[in-house]
Order: sequence, then structure tokens, then C-alpha cells
Amino acid sequence: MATGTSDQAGIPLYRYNAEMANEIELRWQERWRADGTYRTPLNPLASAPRGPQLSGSPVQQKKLFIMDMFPYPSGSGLHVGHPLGYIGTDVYARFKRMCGYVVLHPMGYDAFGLPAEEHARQTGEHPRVNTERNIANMSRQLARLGLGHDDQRSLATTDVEYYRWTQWIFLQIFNSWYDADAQRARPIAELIELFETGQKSTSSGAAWAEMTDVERRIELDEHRLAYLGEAPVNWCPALGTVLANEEVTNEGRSDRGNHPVFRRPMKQWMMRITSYADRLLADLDRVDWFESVKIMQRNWIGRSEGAYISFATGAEPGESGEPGESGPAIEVFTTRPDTIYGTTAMLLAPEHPLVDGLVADEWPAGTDPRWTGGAATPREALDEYRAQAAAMTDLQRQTERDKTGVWLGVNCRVPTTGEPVPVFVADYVLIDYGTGAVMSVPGEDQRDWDFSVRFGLPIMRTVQPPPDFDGEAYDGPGPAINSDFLNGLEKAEAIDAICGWLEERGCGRRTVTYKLRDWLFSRQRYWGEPFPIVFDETGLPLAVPEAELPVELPELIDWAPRALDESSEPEPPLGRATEWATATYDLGDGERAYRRELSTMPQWAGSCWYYLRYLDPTNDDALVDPEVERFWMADPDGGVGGVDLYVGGVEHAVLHLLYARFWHKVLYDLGHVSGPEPFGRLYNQGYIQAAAYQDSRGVYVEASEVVERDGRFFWGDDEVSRHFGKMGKSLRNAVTPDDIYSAYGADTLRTYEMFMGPLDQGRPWETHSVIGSHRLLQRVWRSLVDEQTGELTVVDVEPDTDLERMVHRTIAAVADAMSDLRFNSAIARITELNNELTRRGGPTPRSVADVLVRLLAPLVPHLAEELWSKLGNSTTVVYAPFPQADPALLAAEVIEVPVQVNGKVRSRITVDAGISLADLEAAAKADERIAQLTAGADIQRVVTVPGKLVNIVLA
RNA sequence: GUCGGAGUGGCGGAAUUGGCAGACGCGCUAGAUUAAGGAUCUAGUGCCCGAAAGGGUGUGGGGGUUCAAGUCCCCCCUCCGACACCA
Repeated sequence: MATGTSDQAGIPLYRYNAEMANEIELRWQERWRADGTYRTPLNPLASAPRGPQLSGSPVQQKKLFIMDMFPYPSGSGLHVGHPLGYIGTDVYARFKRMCGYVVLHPMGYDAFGLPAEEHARQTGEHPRVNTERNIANMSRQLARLGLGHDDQRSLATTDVEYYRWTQWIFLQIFNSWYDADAQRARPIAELIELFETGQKSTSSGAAWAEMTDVERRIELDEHRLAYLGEAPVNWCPALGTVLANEEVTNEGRSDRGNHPVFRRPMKQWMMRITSYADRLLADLDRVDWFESVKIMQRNWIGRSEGAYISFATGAEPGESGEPGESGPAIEVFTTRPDTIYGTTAMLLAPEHPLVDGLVADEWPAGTDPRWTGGAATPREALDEYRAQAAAMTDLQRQTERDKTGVWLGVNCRVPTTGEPVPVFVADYVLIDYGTGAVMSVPGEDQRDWDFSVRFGLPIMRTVQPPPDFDGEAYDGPGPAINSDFLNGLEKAEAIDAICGWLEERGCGRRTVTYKLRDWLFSRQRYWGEPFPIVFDETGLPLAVPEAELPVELPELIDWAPRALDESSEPEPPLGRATEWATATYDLGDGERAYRRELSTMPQWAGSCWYYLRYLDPTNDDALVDPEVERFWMADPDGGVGGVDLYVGGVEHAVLHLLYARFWHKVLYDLGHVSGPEPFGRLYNQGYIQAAAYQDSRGVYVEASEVVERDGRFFWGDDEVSRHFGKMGKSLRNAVTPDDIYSAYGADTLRTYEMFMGPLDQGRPWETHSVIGSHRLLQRVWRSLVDEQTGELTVVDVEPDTDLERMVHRTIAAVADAMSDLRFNSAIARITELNNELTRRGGPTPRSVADVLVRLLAPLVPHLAEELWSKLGNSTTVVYAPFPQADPALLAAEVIEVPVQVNGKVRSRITVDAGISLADLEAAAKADERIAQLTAGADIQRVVTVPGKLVNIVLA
């Protein structure tokens, strides 16, 4: 039997189907490219804006900067889940453009990073070759969707002309210090001045004039916002690099590749983001972001008010050091200084620097065996405990479990009472938080309670719990007890009183700590921005002069990092570029050879400021022209300014967004940008999920081949189980945009993705539902065009009042929904209007067709252009004005009002829209059914809501 | 565990300030058209009772406020996400 040979009999020649959609789409895409339709003038101040000139409109010439989080150009191509947010911003940008805004809508590529390097390692192909091919491919795929990005402004973080400015920003940060009094970054030159004039004292206390050059450099390096710090870092030997905390999973493995990660101290570039903790926190109140993201950032910053308190060591028994002398003081951080009288032990993190100096030689007679860990001496106990801790994986360490620890054989003194309490090492105390030391207050802290029970330590309450409290530790409100002069005070007062007391005696002070750590900024990788830093024989860093930028990546034969073992030192691949590794500069002492920094910047660097480069992508003199920056970023109404709409995944809630905010604030402090925040409005789009199917062995089967029967799923004859997950190769459930173009066209894909649900929600992809969106476009086409001849069918008659009112209600609803990014509702309303046209059957009045096309233009630009031109317009619909609803036509002339009896709808009456309350009530009572139901009953009350309903309440 | 977000037909989802629950779409049912339909068109479609008219019921569960609750208040359950010994 011949298959696939059936002719197209019965299918009209000019039906809007996949074939026609593709023809229309490619034609208009070519036209847009040729015309530069989506280009926004590079100097917005010098050019008259394109588009509707809505004279008298308040939005006239208002700017709008709309952006997506730019993608990593992956080699595996797009699936339909990727462009959801891009389509959303595209529709919004098009809508706003038609409303008279000057819109900037660019797109770029976050192209440094590990995958390209991994690919290079596997194939021997240079990362740049692979990266540029992927970018070309991805930008072709995006253009095919009809996304109206400004192609002049496309950038990749790997472009030498781009990372030149990434390096330039690094230098600004390197050459700055944070003035804690002024609460802002200032140029390092101003710090030198303060040191010279003695307005600020050096950390060593030495006079600036008497310091050697090297001493001065060391002093300055301690203040720089970018500095080399010895810090415990996440060393990932398999990747040959260190990772930021955020790149390490809860299981203690690398986020990328799932390799083991080890904590060890190393000298690395750090960024002093902690100096900005308070401002990063405070300005969250001024941006228009989802509250959930703000909360995540607040939690990440982890501001915590409390006090440092010093506990003197050297108390009986088991003194350390010389008899009669006291040892070093242990400083703890606590949020509850008011509970200090309940302190029964001192707990140190195993890594605490004082531990080795404190540990006693012998156990005092009668030591509780639980405290010794079974060891003969405290030193042995400590060593064993540390070895035990080191042997544990991070997962084991981080899981909450029984509290463990060993006594160091020494005591310290509680400053308020002078009472000795034992000093333990316990691994539930974290070296990274606070001071790495904790006063154990079991009465008010459950962890300390657990520890005390296990080690037989006394427990005393210092806050009176309510009478019905039957738990263990109590951390709620209540008066202080067993606390000397604090007794009877509530928490806040008690904290105030004890802090005053401690501060007077110099053994404590109020403070604020943060969970946020300084940002580990170097990676031992090839495919990243080189640091514009060199070293001289002192080993201290020196900035490469701005005029010498960019510091370009060397060409390498062997760029792969070496997989190493746990104990080896990182070997940056750039070290293998032996010629490059040495550079000659004149840094003031004439031309001399210097050693280059061999690490590269993390992937976050390039994404920290790309929004600024979009504004002025070709500027060779500055990262962005100040006037251009002000035009696009400043808020004339006095807000924080920044990008007007930034759309991306919530997975960047802390990392990228926090780093970018930090850089922006540094640039703001230094006067390079006009406002304190990069992203005024942030919107997180949801993720498209797709059904995935597993057979009885748990193996994924090709999702497109699974059929549903009676609510069960079959692949061939085998029943398979369904769950929903991320679209991709591993679940064998990916659907590509190409699949949809070939079946329906890009406009249908756009419509379906926007119609699936609100943009911020995840939703399951259903290929079989796409047909609904296609039908809509097909019916729209049929409303305006004869399917047999391809001729326009619209007629030059005025619509009747009903239709005209419906058109205006639709305009209002669509504009409202689009302003709110509720594109699903906008499409529903457009559908209703078109359904009405279909229902009427006759030719569509021209004015209605005109409105319909313009309502659709943001959603389906290709189809809209085609119909727009068929309607006789010679200019693009992209800059056509969005229809305006006439308020006079919004309200219907007659309305249907439900009539309730005792809250239940019993009838509906049709009345004039302008009916009076009394007439409405009378009409309701006069309704036949209502009269029947209320006859003889005692009407207690009648609630009449104008235009809404009448409710008759019977006794 | 803590902090967020969400639970509405078979499915995706609508529903300014409390005011007709289920818009719009998928699917399904029936019909039209067709050589055929996985195309297109028309009609119907929350659930239960009923031939129909109509009635009852219904937004995770339970209570409450109100003439009126998906929407407000209290308690509980489930799912998703983030953080996870943060002193």
C-alpha cells in the first residue's frame, strides 16, 4: 500500500499550517535582520526613538532595559525548556515597545567555564574554537524563535575586548579599600594619604614614614578589596582547582562533576564581599524581587547580632603554661550573652588555633572517663579526635548526630563569676562561624543540652520557661534567673545589661557576625580571565597598568588541568605557558620582568557586569559611557535603578546575584555607575518539566514512544512507570524546538510556552497540547484570510456595538495581563475575541482585524507581521502602537446580575448597567423565580452590590 | 529540623477590593465534512440524583468570621524548593 502519497485534497491551499508558518517565519526573520529592526540606537540620547510617538502619553520616551540571564553556550543545543524565559522577556519587550517605551533587549553568552575545557581535554580542540561554534549555533537557534534581540550588542564573556574590562574592574577592586566609617569603597591612594597624614593608624602601629616599601605594600594589601588570603578552601584534586563554597554540594563534592573536595588552607585571591554585608542586606529592601529570593540572600548573608566574650584560661585544674600565669583568652561569639551565667563548658572547634597551645600534658586525677575519649593523655585524645574528624566525609560531618568531643585537660573562667569550666574540643563547633569557639549553655541551647547530657555536665536554667514548658533547652522569652544582677530582666534588657557590664570590664563587646564569607576568587584553570596581576621578587602582587590591558590568555597546547591527589599543590595550566608566565612591564622602576599570576577568575566574574556592557558594547575608552549608563540604569523617580526586568532561574538566587550586586556597589562607590543596585526588578521563571518513563528495570525509555492506555503507560507491550523531571538526554524526554517548528512553526511554540501557565511557575511539557495553540493561530488566520485564495477577507464596515465593546474589553484585559507578565491570561482573552469572530462567521471588520493583529504582535511576531502587511501596512508591526482601550466602551450596556436567596444563586436578571440600587433590588424581587421562592417568607435583609449581585436573606 | 512556595475538574490552568468557582486550552463524547483522519468545523463536558425541569454537592482536611469565603482568621495534612549543628 502506498503511504504518504495522499494528496492534499480537502486541505485548503492557504491554510495556516507548519509549512506556511515556516515560510512566513523565515521570510520575516530575514527581513528583520536586513532592516536591523531590533537595534536600539547605541547613543539613545542622540537619536529620536523609533516606534509610536504617543504624544501626551506619560510613558513617552521612557526607557526600559529588559534582560535574561545569559546562557552558557552548551554544545548539546536547546530543548524547549530553555527558551521559556527568553520568550517571556521577548513578548514583554515587544509589548512595551508598542506602548511607546524605548526598549533595550540584548542577549549574550557566559562562555568561560569548565565544560569547554573538559571538551578540550577530551577532543584536543581549543576551548575557543568549541565555544565560538556553540555560540554561533545557539544564536541561530534563538533567532529561529523570533527573539528580537539587539544583535549589535551581543557579547561573550570570552571576547578579548570584553574580558579586558572584566580585568579593568578587577583592578578597580584591587586598588580599593573599604572605609568602614564612610561605609564605602575608596581608592587605595586615599588610604595612603590617610596613613601619611596619620589620620589612620597602620595595623602594625608603625608610622607610615618609618615603614619600608615592602612593609607599606603588605599594609596596603591587607586593606584591598581583592587580596591574597590564606584561607581554608575547597580543594578539588580531580578538577585540579579550588572551588567556592557555593560550588560544593552538601555531600562535600564538586557541584560540577561530583568529585571529592577537601578542605585545606591555601593562598588564594579573595574578594572582601563581607565588607558589603550590611549594604547587601539593607538594599534588598529597595529592589523589586520575589520575596523568596530576598530571603535566600538574607539567609546566605546570615547577619547575627550578639557579643564577643573573652574567657581567661589557666584556671585550676590542669593549668597550661607557667604556674600562676594565665593562658591566652578564648573569645567566643554568642547571640545570647544574657545566658552567660548558665555556661558550664567551653567548646572549641577542632581547627581552633588555640587548641594546641592549651592542651594539657596529663589528665588530672579523677577525670571523668567520658571526657578522655579513652586516651592516656589529653594530647593523645586530641590527636585521635582530630584524626577521627578528618576521616569522616563532609556528609557524615554535616549530618546531625550525637555530640562528640574530648576535654583538653584545662579549664577557663567565666568572666562574670570567675568560675572554672572545662574546655572541650567538639566538632559540632564550626571554625568558619563566629570565632570557632562557643560557650556551652545547655539550659538555653539544645545542642549544648545534648552535649552536657552525654558528658555529664551540669545543666542550669538562666531563663524561666513558662509553667507548661516540658522540653529540654528553652530558648523562648522569659525573665532571667540564676543570673545575679540580670535576674528578672527580659531577654533584650538582659542582653543590654550584660553587654554593658562586659564592655566596662574589657572582657566583651557587642558585635555583628555574618555567615557570608569572603569570596574565593581564583581558579586553577585555563579557560577563564587571566588576572591582571604580576609579582616581583617580594612575592607581593602588583597591578598590571590599565594601559596594558587586556592580559590575553596564552595559546596552549596542553591546557587541561592535571588531576591530582589530595595532598598535592594546585598546578595552574597557565604555568605551562612558560613564556607568558613572565612579563615585562614598567611599573615605575623601568622595564623589569615580573612573574604573572597563573590562576584565572571564576566563571562568575564575567557575569558580574555584562548588563553594563550591553549598554555600550563598542566603547574602547570605558566599560560604559557614564551618560549612556545613566540613561539606561538610573531611575528618574529616585529608586535604586538598574535593569528594569531581569529574568532567570532561581538557581542563581544567591551566587550570581550576590556577586553582581557586590561588584555593582564597588563600581557605584568608585563613581563608575549611577545607582547602588544592578537589577531593580528580578523575576524568576519556572522550569519546564517533562514526563519520563522507566521500564521494570528502571531504565529510561524514549518518552516520545510511550503511549497511554486507561491511565497506564506502555512502551511497546511493556508497562512503564511515569514521573516528571528535567528535560534532557539522561531521562530520554527532551523535545527540541526543531521538533515543534516542523510540526507547527515557531509562533505556535511561542504561544504554547506562554499559554502553559504563569511565567514564574514550573509546568509539565505536553507535546499533544501544542495543537491547541496552533489551532488558535489557524483560526486567527481564517478570521482574516480566505484559506482557498489567500486573499484578505476583512471588510470596511464598522463593527456593531457588542463586538466593539468586546474588542475594547479585550484590549484592556490583554494590556493588563501583559503588563503583569500573565501571558497565559492575555492569550485566553485574545482567544475569546477570536472565538467570537469565528462564531459570527462573517467577514471581520477591518478595525477589529487591525486590533487583533496588534494584540497578537508581541506573542507571534511573524504571523502578526504577515497579517499586518496583508492589511496594507508597509511598515513593521514591531513599532506599531499597541491598541488603546476606550474607557467609554469598557462597560457593557446591559449586564446580567445573579440573584441569590440565602447566598445561593437562584436566578439571573438582565438590567441596564446604570441601574440604581433600588431599581436593581426591585427587579430582583420581581423576578418570577425569586418571587416564588420568597413568597410568604420573611425577608430579613437584602444585600445589593451594584453591578455584582443581589442577595435576599430570609429569616 | 528551620525558612519559603504551593494544593481548584481526567490534565495545564482562570477568578482586582471577600460578591455568579472552573475563563482559555488539552483530553473526552456526539454530530458535520471527508475515500480516510492523528486535519477542520459544530455542540456538550466538575461530581451526585433526575427522562427533564430542577435539586444537592464542590477549590487538600477540620473549625471560625460574614448576608456572602478558592480569597480573611486558627489548627492540621500533603507536595515542591532552599538552608541545614550558624552558637
